[in-house]
Amino acid sequence: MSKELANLVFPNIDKTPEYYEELYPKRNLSDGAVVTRFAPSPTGFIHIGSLFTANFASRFARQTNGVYYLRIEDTDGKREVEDGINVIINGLKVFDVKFDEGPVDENNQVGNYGPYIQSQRKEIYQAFAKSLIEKGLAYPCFCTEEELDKIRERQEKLKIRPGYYGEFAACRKMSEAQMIERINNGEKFIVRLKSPGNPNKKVRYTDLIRGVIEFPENDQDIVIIKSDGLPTYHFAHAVDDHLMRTTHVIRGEEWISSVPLHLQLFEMLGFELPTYVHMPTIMKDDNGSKRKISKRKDPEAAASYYKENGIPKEAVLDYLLNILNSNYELWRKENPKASSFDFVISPEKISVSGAMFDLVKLADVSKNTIANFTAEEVYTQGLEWAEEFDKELAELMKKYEAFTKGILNIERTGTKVRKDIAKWSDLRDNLEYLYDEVFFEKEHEDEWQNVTDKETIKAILEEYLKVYDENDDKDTWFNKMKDVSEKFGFAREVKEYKKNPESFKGHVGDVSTVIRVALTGRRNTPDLYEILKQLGRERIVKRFERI
RNA sequence: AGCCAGGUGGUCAAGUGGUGAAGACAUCACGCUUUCAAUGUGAUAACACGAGUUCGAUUCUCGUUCUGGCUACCA
Repeated sequence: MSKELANLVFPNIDKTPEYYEELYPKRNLSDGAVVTRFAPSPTGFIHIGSLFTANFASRFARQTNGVYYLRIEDTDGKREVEDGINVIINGLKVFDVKFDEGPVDENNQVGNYGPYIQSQRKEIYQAFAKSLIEKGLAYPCFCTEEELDKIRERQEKLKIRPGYYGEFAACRKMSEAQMIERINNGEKFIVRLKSPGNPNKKVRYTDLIRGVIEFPENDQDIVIIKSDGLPTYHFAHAVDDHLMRTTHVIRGEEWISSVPLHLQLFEMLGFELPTYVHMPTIMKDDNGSKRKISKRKDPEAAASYYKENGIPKEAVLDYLLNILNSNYELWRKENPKASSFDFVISPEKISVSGAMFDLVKLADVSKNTIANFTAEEVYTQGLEWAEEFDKELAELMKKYEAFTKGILNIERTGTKVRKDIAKWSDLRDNLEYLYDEVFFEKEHEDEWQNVTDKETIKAILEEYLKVYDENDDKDTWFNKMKDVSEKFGFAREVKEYKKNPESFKGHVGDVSTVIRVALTGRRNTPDLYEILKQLGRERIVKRFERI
């Protein structure tokens, strides 16, 4: 009898679960190898939390010699976005997340367990749903939206658990003959699970991160096949992760409460259970309160934000790894230049509670990352960013390539490296005043400090030009600076000045400042000696002359 | 409202039945320095609350509270 019903519900399905079991055999992998996946909806957006999870999952698979694959969960037409798949693939590639199997672009997929796009797996889900109906474990439901609303209202009034279960599951109680009749009458339906659960009983499962968790059994007759013939997330999860032979289901924390349902589904389908790993949610500090970082309110929720703002991927990954395993920070300190892939992740050390995403800390991580780059690397990566996001700067960097590299190399070698670049967008402020185009053509105010009298300034600059020699080493150079200071009534040493402030007009620092400001328009710059050297005599004279 | 999970400085966090309760970021001070940055030294600052078990609880148990997640023909 159930067979008749099943055939009526899915008249075009002739494959059986056994067929698919054979088609997708168990994977031949070494001991401890983890098979896991990234399973996003193609919404045209990669959330930082997804990147966090994907970054962990891909590394976890990699460090166990396992498999990491991409599966597109496009069973909800409403959410879909054009080019969604490419956004995902390219967006993750930026962060070194790569897949062993799955779609590689819009039209092509690799791997033996495909298709990896759920909308292309319709018959597979239906074959499993059909077999469930045959076994009397699922049934067609004819309830309309209005009827479901009514049930919900009634439940709200009675202040009981909402949902389609027990006495509220009207279609569950219908006779098969009646179901068959209604289908033959052309009535619309969806397919529901006939849940055998008893909410007074508990189920337990062990989460790799959280340990043992106990829940009431699921008794909801949830929808498994929607009216468009596509499966719901839950059903697709069970079928796909089984058939694709996933060993570890790594996903966001928001799925924890569906686990009892998933356990039930796996059991009813006769599937072996995967290990569940529920990742903590990344949070955001919103005026003192904590909330999930949100796509709508927080630009930093998008993985693409970091590229746009010029934060190197290494920094983002370091920060994410930091949240993942707190011992990463120490490891990074000991191995400043190593690839982050050399770090071994311990899944059990992942913290259970969601971390607040701290952009300030990220900036610090990023400063250290960039401090480890050579001037050449800073130039290359900075230029790559500028080409896309700051064209004007890119042009200048290219026009003065050697000069720019020279500047970027200031205080970059040796043990105490300058750390004033946290993101490529800082580069403009670091460089622009040294380019003549900007210095002379863009308005800026000279930030004179203690010495503001124009005549004195002019005199100092004139005198300085007389003694300046590009070939001087730093000591000689600074001694000359002191000579000039003395000549104009400034102390040679700061300490000297501090002892007797009345006997001097100021100290050598004030004189240096005059030169610094005349040259750069700023009070604060990197090492003046180096800057002079990079500018060269011609530019120096030109800049002095303007005063 | 119900179910589930989690609360160690402002943030990320280590850790324990007896500790001066690590470390990093942030903040502040001082030192070095021609400015800034860097760096060095130091400082501020935490076991959510209440009971119970115990000689002793931040750690174990229970309750309270706060926070987060879920309660769709969305994922």
